[in-house]
Amino acid sequence: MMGKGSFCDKNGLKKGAWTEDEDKKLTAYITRYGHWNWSLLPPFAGVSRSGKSCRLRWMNYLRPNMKHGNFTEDEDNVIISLHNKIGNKWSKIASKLPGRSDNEIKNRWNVHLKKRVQHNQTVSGSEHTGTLEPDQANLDVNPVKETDVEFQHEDGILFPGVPPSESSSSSSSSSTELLSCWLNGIDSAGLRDLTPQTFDDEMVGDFWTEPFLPDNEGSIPLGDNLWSPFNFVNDFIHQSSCQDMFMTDEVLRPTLDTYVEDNVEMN
DNA sequence: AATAGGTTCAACCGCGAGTGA
DNA sequence: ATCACTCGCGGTTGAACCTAT
Repeated sequence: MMGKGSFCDKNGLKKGAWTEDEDKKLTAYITRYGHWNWSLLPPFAGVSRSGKSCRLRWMNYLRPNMKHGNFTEDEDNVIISLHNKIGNKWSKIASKLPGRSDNEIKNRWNVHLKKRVQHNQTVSGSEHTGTLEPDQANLDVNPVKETDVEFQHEDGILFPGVPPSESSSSSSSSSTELLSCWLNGIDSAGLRDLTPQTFDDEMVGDFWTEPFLPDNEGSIPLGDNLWSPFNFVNDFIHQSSCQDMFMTDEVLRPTLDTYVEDNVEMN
């Protein structure tokens, strides 16, 4: 379903529904470079949005392996079960359901499951306790027992096929970490999460050590003004002749800020 | 066919936690 | 201790869609 129509606020930042073009730009950018700093990222990615809006769009919709569409009975049962235990902790519930965002789960609860649970409680309350309604009975056949959820896989996920690190590793890396990784050719587990399988096949050589070249023939459309932190790094190294310099926060932060100011056209 | 009212869900907003200077 | 900043969470909003009349 389409969301709200888009418009610009007083700062010239777009709000409202995301366009396909914006989605492509953001996806292309984050897929290649990760979300090193949400507040600085939008101009690099070529979108006139707030960092907050970009983060939300990515987390709720554009992330790899996101499921869109109907919830399965199992997913519903997991949500009900977890909500019963921990309440409105949507992000925690989402961490147990790979491919579902906290926003999606929150909506699912508010629109469907809350009513269902309330109805079940009303019905079961009017009968003798201990009798399960059909929906309630489903909870029992749910392969995931409540006790599993909290105590057996505190930081894990409930469904097979996705490594336990996925849900937590999507948190942001600092610009320094990411840039240091690039400079050192490190392919950390956290950064690898940002490169989905669908794009792996297109990569030639090591993504994190190969210099960035616009890939106009690939399936990932890159915006004309897609700015790369690689440009910054390359320019910085070239300008300061400091290839061997250890990239500390003190070095990177102010310089990155200056680079953004000088090279990125704020809309 | 028109439209009023209800429903859905993407996106926004405000706040608190965490971190670093 | 304080300030500034980013990130992430949970509640709320409102446009698009659906359904009943």
